[in-house]
Amino acid sequence: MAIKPKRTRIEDIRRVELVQAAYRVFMLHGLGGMTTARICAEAGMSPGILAYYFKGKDEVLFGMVRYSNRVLSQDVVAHLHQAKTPWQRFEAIVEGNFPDQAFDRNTANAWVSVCAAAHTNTNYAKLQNIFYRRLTSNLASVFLPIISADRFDAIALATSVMIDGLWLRKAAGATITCQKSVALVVQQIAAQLDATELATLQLNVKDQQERLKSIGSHR
Amino acid sequence: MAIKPKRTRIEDIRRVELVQAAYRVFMLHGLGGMTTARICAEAGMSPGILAYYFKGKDEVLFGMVRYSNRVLSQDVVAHLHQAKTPWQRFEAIVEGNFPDQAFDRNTANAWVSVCAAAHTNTNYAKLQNIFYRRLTSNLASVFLPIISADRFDAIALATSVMIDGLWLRKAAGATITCQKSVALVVQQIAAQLDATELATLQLNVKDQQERLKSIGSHR
DNA sequence: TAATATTTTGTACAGGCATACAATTTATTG
DNA sequence: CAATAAATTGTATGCCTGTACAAAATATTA
Repeated sequence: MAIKPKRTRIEDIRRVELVQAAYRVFMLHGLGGMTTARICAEAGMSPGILAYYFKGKDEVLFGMVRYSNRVLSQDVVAHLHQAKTPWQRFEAIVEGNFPDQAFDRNTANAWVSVCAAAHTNTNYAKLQNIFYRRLTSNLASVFLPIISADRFDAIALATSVMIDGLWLRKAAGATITCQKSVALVVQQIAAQLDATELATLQLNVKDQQERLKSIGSHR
Repeated sequence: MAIKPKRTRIEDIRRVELVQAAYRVFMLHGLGGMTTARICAEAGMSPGILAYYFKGKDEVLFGMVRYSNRVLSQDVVAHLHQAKTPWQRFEAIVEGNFPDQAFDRNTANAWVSVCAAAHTNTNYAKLQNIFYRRLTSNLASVFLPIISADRFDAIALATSVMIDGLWLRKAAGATITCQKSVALVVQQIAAQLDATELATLQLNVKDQQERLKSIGSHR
């Protein structure tokens, strides 16, 4: 046999366990406080086990980011499936980038830390590109059919920039809910389109007014 | 005499030199690679000198962030002084947050690193609050006279969030110029206001159309 | 110049880190 | 039940870090 017939599965299990433990440590202690010893302790294993299943710490980190990225993208498609109109698809994309369970300060800080580390670590930069490309691709499916490429570029950039900015503020400790974040982005983009465009996308005016309420009056 | 009559100035000089050296190391090696030894070497001094002028590494870091923050705020007031109309004041505020000389990937990465570190370091969090408060205060001087507090909150949040997001994208390696960044923010906020409001702020329509060109068509 | 204060140096120390690895335990197979 | 392979442990090692500090060099003062 050229390939091993029944590959041991414990290896895959341990890898996932360690990656998830790394994720938890990351959330708790940040990128700087994430040591191999802590990761292994969090996973309930011996400190040396990491070297057995991974080539090094970087490999765990990379696995971790890929893991949480996949979770996020799954959330987006889950939202997308429930959308009926184009505008609901847009809202679903935005909502998918502010998951209720995950939009907290620790997660935000983790994400920002990765952005910071992307400067020196090529793997992170790659993952970021994948992330932005997917977001742009999703947005294109909504907007490109009805507006020019130039205006789409502006809208896509504005959307992604606001998403990033809101996560950054969350990391800085700002008290922003995901509802408010979604409302801000959606309302902001809606203002960029004229009445006929909004009609084409089948924007529900009532829903929109509902959203507006959740942005202001937070002082 | 209760107070020393002529305090030695060399102390202040060395402090500034070390802070600036720290800044350069920060730009070059990131927050993680910024060691005391490197800072001293960059300043052309002995590795032990840091402990003589500062209580510890954190004090240097804090001084560094305060230093670069002051530079940024000076840029804003410089722009503000040249503004004649309210809308030009708004543009000046935004422009001040994207200084031509400083809007590069390294600086962006430094700023993002600080945001990430603010999670564990209280000093950084304080500096961030000061930064956001000043931005909001500047924006208030433009918008609060003509719109409701609720709408102002939304506009201020959108503005600051876009600024942060653009810096984050810059840190991620995106090829965005400061012109384009300013154009995006200004155009985005302009779309939030109706014609009479824009007239009150004395928006020059021609300038605005000029800006629009620099946003799109970057593929 | 002599004496004193200030500034700078180089090194040494203690602690945390990632990683490597021999020893031990646990599972698998003939 | 051996005997062999796989999985896990605990520890040791070497590197890098921030910081402390005594010694040396330089400046200041009397």
